[in-house]
Amino acid sequence: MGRAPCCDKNGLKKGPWTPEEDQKLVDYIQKHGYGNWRTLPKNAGLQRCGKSCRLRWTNYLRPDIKRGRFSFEEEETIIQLHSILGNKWSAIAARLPGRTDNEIKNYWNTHIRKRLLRMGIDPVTHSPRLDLLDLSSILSSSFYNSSHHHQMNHMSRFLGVQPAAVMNPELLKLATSLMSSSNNNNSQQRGNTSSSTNNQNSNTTTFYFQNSQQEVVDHQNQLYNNINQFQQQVLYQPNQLHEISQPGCPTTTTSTLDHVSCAPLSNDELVHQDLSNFTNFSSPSSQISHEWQSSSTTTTTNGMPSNFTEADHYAPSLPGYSSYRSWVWWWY
DNA sequence: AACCCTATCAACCGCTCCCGG
DNA sequence: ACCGGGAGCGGTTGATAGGGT
Repeated sequence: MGRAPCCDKNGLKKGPWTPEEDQKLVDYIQKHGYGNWRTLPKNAGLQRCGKSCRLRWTNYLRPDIKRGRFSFEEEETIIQLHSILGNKWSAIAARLPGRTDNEIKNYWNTHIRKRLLRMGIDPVTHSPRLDLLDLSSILSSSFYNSSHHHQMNHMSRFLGVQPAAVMNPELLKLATSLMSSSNNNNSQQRGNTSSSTNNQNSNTTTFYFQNSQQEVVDHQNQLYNNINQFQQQVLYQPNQLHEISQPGCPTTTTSTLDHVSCAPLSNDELVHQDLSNFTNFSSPSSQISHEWQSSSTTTTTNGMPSNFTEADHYAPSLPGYSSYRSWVWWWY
């Protein structure tokens, strides 16, 4: 068992902070700084544990905290950072000046996560929820009629999004287009070029019944390919194709749908090649690029620049450079 | 007006990490 | 190498506000 919580000690207050307590904490930190959280409450005359004081200060009383609604840009940044960092709220907060990890975590759980789910996007993987596209539900659609309701359901299954998402005109248009191309492909695969029916749903369903298991598997793969294509073309375009860069990152960048590149700093190309050995970032859809800092930066005891985070990479002994910073590009 | 339900977010809890002895 | 304590992190809780019936 772990240690007893520090706030369990007799006489220590819990719960919401009063304005008087806030003032005591602010006054003390302004005078003495916030070195030792364990001794701070006693010295500041607070009946609180150090942990509670630290939390109150870092999440609420710190002067550089930005309050108010998250901007669109901040929200986009959170989503992008979350897609590569996961629930590393402190790492995400480190890239959003004035925002705390707690605030970002709350905002994620109450707003962004729900919004992604509504869009049919898995908030963990940031991909369309393929679990919604199961063969059994497609097979059961053999009894589809061509009513609007069933078409919507079918499209939503096809795209791996929730039915409501298909109400979006843009998604609806794309769903129709992708399903159409998928069914055309099926017809061509079967050599059935004369089949140009309006009932695409029954085309797809009939296909499963009329063909061999291998052909069904191929067709499933085709569907998944279409979904990937859908991902690349719409879900993450254009607003979600971005770089994640550190402040001051030297960027001469070009980006297209399936390719993102970054031009290295002039005369650093050779070093750039060497540096590839230092990277071990393994996100399948990401790529590491690097920035070199020729000037000294504040360093921690092990020599790593103190403003680096765990998401950064560090090469301790690069000839001619005191440090370098890496950043991640990714694409979908 | 009273009640219920949901959303929000500050604060807590338990755990891990890190560092010094 | 091991241990203990402090700091920090991420998950969760619970009080409260606000909207709906």
